[in-house]
Amino acid sequence: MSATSSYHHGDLPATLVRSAIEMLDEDGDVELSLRGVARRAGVSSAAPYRHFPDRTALLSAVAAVGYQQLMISLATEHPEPSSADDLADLAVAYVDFALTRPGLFRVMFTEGCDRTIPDRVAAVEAIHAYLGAAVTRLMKTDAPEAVATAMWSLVHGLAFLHLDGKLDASPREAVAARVRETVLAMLAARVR
Amino acid sequence: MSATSSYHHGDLPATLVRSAIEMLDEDGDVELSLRGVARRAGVSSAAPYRHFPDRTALLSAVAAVGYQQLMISLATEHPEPSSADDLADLAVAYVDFALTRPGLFRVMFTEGCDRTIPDRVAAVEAIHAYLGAAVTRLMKTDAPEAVATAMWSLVHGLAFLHLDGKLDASPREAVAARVRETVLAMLAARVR
DNA sequence: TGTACATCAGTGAACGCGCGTTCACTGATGTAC
DNA sequence: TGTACATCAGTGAACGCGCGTTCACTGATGTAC
Repeated sequence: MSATSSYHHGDLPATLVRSAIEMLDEDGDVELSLRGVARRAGVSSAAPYRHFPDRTALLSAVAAVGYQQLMISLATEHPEPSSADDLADLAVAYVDFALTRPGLFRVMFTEGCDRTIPDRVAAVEAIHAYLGAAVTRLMKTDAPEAVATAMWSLVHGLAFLHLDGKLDASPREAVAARVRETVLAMLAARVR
Repeated sequence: MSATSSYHHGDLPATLVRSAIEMLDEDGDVELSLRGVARRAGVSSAAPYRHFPDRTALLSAVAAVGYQQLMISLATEHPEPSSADDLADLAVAYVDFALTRPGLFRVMFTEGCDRTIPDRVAAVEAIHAYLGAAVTRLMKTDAPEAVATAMWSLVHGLAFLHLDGKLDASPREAVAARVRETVLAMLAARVR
């Protein structure tokens, strides 16, 4: 475990994941390559194969950490959201996460990862459940599950539309204001 | 213009775009390459450069066609949506487009394309305006713009969450039912 | 406590690949006279 | 109508690149006796 032991690394898997996330956070548009991550971690390009069967497996590990961090961002904002304003805050936090860490967000949500990995499924369910609880606490509906899905889709759509430049995405506070306005308007709207 | 003239092609730009879309529709997960598209079009890999300055430009042209086709899908469904059910139909059409043509949908909506291309901006505005008109016709709100954005985000989020396997995506009719339910539940829900 | 040995976690060189792009070229087309 | 020539739209070979992955290897570690 001494600093001199460059051979047995200590915890290469964690180091690789951390390096990958640093790279994503420094340049939101990189296409992560195994070789690049290994380089960043200061290790040969074959080394990761001791711990991950292939590139996809590493990306999945990265995504898993991303989900944790997203959940932390949301739950820190409002452990128990209980008003329309709280819900709007949550939406802002979600979109902010996406715009602040676009690389990580894309790895978490875009193709190329095995859908059957239990960690990922659990993470996704955690998000859904968290929103579900908020909706149950907060809204009058006889389909709380469906409304939770709708709320998630709403914030997720806002995140991606901003990320992909379909809605104007600058500056950051303007986006926050717009997200808040959008969510509150949706909550207040009525079918004629 | 005769079939024998393999040299002067007739309309290579259009052929390239068509080939690209065919490839996307056949395998939703391809990463389109200039070379691949040229190969498919039966032309050397340098030929596209007569018409597109680089790969991105070709992708932009593909995206532009995609937007047109999406708008057609929506407008064909309901030129003037005028009830909650109509709106739900629209949502189903949007998600269906995404799931039926995932490759094209991703090219349209994912990074890598210049946001300043007028065609793209116009296409995006067309979608927004179409939804805006529907919302104005159909909902009681003092922020119709915001509600239109919310509706778009909602369907867009549904599309991507299904596409990326965060919501169960099979079979197709089940997805349609779920989308319909989600949208209607959102429209019916009230803040407590 | 010391030694032999199995195992683990790295190295670094090499593989084959497909890519975007450039370049000098040539065949086809259309226009001026 | 026929010819010379400029221009246009292709070709095909080559460039350099970074990638994922494999392989035979070796240095470090820990365990059995």
